[in-house]
Amino acid sequence: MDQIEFVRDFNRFYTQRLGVLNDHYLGQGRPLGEARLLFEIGDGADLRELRTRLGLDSGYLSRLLRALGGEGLVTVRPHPSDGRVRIASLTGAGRRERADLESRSRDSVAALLDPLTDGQRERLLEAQAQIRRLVRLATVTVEAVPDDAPEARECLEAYAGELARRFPEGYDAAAALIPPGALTEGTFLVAREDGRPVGCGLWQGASGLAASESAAAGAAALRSSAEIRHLWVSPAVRGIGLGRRLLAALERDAAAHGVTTVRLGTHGSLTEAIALYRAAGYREVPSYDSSPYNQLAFVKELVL
Amino acid sequence: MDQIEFVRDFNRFYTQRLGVLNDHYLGQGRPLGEARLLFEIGDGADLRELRTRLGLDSGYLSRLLRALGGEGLVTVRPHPSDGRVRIASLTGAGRRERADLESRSRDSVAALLDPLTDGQRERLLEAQAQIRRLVRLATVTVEAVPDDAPEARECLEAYAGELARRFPEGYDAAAALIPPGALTEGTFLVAREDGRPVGCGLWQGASGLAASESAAAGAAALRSSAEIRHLWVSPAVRGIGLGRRLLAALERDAAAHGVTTVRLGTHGSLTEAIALYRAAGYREVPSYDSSPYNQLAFVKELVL
DNA sequence: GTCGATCTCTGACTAAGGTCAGAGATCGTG
DNA sequence: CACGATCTCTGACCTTAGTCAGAGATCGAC
Repeated sequence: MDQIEFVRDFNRFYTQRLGVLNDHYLGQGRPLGEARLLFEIGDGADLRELRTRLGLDSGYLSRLLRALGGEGLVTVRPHPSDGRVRIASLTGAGRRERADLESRSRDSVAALLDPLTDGQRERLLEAQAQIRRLVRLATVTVEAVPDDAPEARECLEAYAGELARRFPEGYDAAAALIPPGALTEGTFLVAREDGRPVGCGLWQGASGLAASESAAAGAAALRSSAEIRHLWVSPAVRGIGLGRRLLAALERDAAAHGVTTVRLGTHGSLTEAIALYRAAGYREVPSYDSSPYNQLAFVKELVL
Repeated sequence: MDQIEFVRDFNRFYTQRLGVLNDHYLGQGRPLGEARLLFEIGDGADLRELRTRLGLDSGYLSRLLRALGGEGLVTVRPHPSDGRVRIASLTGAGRRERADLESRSRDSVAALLDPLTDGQRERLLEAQAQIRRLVRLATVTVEAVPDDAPEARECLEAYAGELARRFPEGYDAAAALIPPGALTEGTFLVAREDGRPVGCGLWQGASGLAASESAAAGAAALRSSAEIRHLWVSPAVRGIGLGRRLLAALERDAAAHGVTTVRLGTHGSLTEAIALYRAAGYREVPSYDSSPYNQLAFVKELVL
């Protein structure tokens, strides 16, 4: 595939150019590990936290701190209430060194932007923003989990909290959210970025539909109809297209389980969600249940 | 400046994501130095060339080759005509190893692209192409050199060769090109990418103008009028906006030397150049000289 | 106060990546 | 063929970036 070669080539090009810039401006005698540490210490941080944030071995961190301490850039003092924990903080010289690194890094970028016109700079930033959105979207993982998994409940809690803030009438989570363990026929998907849950959604088969409908429908209809619920995307990753990806993943998963028609209800105030459903090929139908939160209803026929 | 912070943030983000991908897929027991060497050897390369291409110390290269040789991936044999030089080439196993690395690298990119829709992939590639163009443009250096400097003549030779191919009537370089050393009032600019000359252009003050004009004009007019000539951009970097940058640099330099009006002539077949001049604020005027190559003429008033 | 858990530090060790000073072979030129 | 230049190789050495196994101090719970 040609696209792959293009992306590889871009990666080589960009890292090489970046490397040249960094070597030129930044590589002024300070090893990378020490430089990262100077940034992360900030205005004081305990070693345990530094270790996890930078992913360092405790021995290695200890040695790095000793080296920086020997140069008079960092001091380490015990935690006031926990004698095991130690806290690192920058001295005046350390802050100056950090500011120096910072300004060298800024200079290298300023030198890059300098020859460009205002319009070219804007286009560069817009292209970078575009790549960021797409690469974030591409590296988010989507995975099925039990509906009572901790990540699932964490997402639903955030989802409910947000709806409670957005709906003028509030949101009654106890009544409207799917209870843990209730999803017997269907799939709960969780989206993760760097391991942290940042979105969710579920489809629920016939057994979870309103009693009147499941009674009216035959066995075939039971298998072929499902409802998508609780589609949520964390504000931290909104705007990168994750809602669309989750929705498509739910549809694929449902279709693989024999579902041919999905429906969903939503609130009139969730305009982005409504736009998403329309763009994804859903058509509006009369509302199918009496929940005050499902003011609008949409249906889509799945094609395998 | 906010833009600088944005770019720094993008660089951190992109290198981090890239690093994760590479570590995951590529870092399978082969150190980076050896992997790069396997790629660069290709179908045989002499050590001197490898050293300069990869920027390695001769001792280090020797050791790397010995390590790869010990694994049966590389053989080294003397150069047929120069006994000092040695040539490295891949064995069958070496070629397999390289293909393996190659395919792992492709896999990592394929995994990145996989979750995206066709439209998203296209937007990603377009944004990468945009960044490449702009970063190349920004990292090209533009610098004044004497008009008889080797790089200057190299550019003019390429320029003349190209015009000779493009003009139906051919191009008489001996008559039309500025002779070495003739540029006494003016500046010759050379654009370089990674040290290689990739573009040029010059402005030439009154003393170089046609005799009739310099005679007619007073001393003030002599200083305030100049001609831009021999603006050329190598095909290798065409389309990134270098012509515009060179033109702007020439105008800035001329203005700094007291020039208030620049004019230039061009050939009717150079449509991109004509478009560039119009976009840069030049207006067409009647042709000012009888050269068969200056069928069209443009003028621009410089504002300081 | 005892005991297991937690946190930091030290010493020993490793791999990767790289530098430097010659030694030895070969080449081109006078 | 002598001599300086060129090319490669070897040995010695270095920094960065880790990993691992305890030792020692401290904490919270019992």
